[in-house]
Amino acid sequence: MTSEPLSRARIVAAAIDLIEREGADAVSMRRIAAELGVGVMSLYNHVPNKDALLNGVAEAVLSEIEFTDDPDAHWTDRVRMQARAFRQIAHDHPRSTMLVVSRQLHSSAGLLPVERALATLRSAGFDGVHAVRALRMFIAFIVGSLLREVGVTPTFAPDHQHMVTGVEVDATLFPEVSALSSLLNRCDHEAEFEFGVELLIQAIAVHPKRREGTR
Amino acid sequence: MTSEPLSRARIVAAAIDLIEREGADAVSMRRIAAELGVGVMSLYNHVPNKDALLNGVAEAVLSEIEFTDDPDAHWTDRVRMQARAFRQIAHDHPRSTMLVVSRQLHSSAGLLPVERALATLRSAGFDGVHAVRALRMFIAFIVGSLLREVGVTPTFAPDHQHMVTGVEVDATLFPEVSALSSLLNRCDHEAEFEFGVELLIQAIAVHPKRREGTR
DNA sequence: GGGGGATACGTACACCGTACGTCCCCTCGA
DNA sequence: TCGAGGGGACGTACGGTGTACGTATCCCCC
Repeated sequence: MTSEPLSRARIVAAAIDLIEREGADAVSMRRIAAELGVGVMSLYNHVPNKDALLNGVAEAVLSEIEFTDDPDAHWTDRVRMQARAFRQIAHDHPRSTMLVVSRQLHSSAGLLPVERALATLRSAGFDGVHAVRALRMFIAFIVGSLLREVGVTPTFAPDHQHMVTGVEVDATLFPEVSALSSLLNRCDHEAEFEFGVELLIQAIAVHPKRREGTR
Repeated sequence: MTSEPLSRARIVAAAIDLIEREGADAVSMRRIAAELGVGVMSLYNHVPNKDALLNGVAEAVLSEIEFTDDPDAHWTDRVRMQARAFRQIAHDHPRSTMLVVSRQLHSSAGLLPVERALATLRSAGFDGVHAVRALRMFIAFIVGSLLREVGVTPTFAPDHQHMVTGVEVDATLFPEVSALSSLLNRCDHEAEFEFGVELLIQAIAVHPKRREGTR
């Protein structure tokens, strides 16, 4: 009747589906089991515990992003492409993004993007120290950007809710926030992201590549 | 006997203490009540629900950081100072950092740093659009950096646990990760942060300040 | 045919957030 | 001085959570 024979992959898929439909808080073993039309404890035949299941979710989402890396392209284009591939996560699985970002993945799914990024940077002439530094810089920026995009972190409007209802929270205490509130309210995530990536690429390209740390 | 008369502030303080001692997962209304030597439901006389309590925690931690802003200093120094002030959160309250970063605070505690940053950037000659852009860039970087520092996000070792036990996860699949594993394993958070801040300041200082977006 | 391993599932336990009702004490008006 | 009223402390209870454990069923291989 239920056709498919229940598997880790099906469980993870159901979890992702549930998260995207109702948010991460809606995820419970009972709920997932119900979603699959299955007893709660049956899940534990395929997944050791909830934590591992969530790791599976993060891994699956991360594996889904498509890196179309062209080794012959200029390194700046390759970096751009890799950064954009990451942003796809926020687009394809907004409510799972927090999970992907906050779980340490030591599997190949987690290591592959790192490997690619390092290879790209090395091929651009960065030595190990500078390649790792640049990688960390990009990751920090990307993580922060994605969290803003999916609404974990604020865009810094003086309260979106209040704006709609017309309440002005500002007063004379926050003149700048008040004056720029129309700019703070809107946020073109793609434009912001592209701006940041460009800024970082340019800044890093200019940097001396083999000298010791600047600080 | 128990002296102090129980208040929102005392509850929030107990929550922060508990989080820093045992992690965010250890926080429960029952646990906090026990910590204060008080009945569980007594908490609800001072806090509407757990969510609001966690907002209170985020707000309290955020309010604790000290901005020593010198309006006469060069704007680059002011930006540096403000960025470092944020990093203090990760230092003073590592296990609460995720909470601070992930909760939308529409109170003055949340708006004050934004106001300061915008004022600084405006005084440096940035127009509204560029000031907001720069602010968002910095916030994304800082959020990403703090999450790495407190261990939410990985530093990208090929598994710290495995390194200790001597298991080499690499193989020929991840040559770069493998070759740079000693660099990836270590992470001087302060140095990385300072490097990033410097890079961003320099990149932004060079940028045209009144032209439209570059993209 | 029979034994054994993988799978499905029910029950049970400890814990969670919190709605509700009760009790006590402190304060204020008469 | 007394009575009423209100606010804080707290116990109980309900519906939810993750998962340990025991059991029943199926299929495959000897």
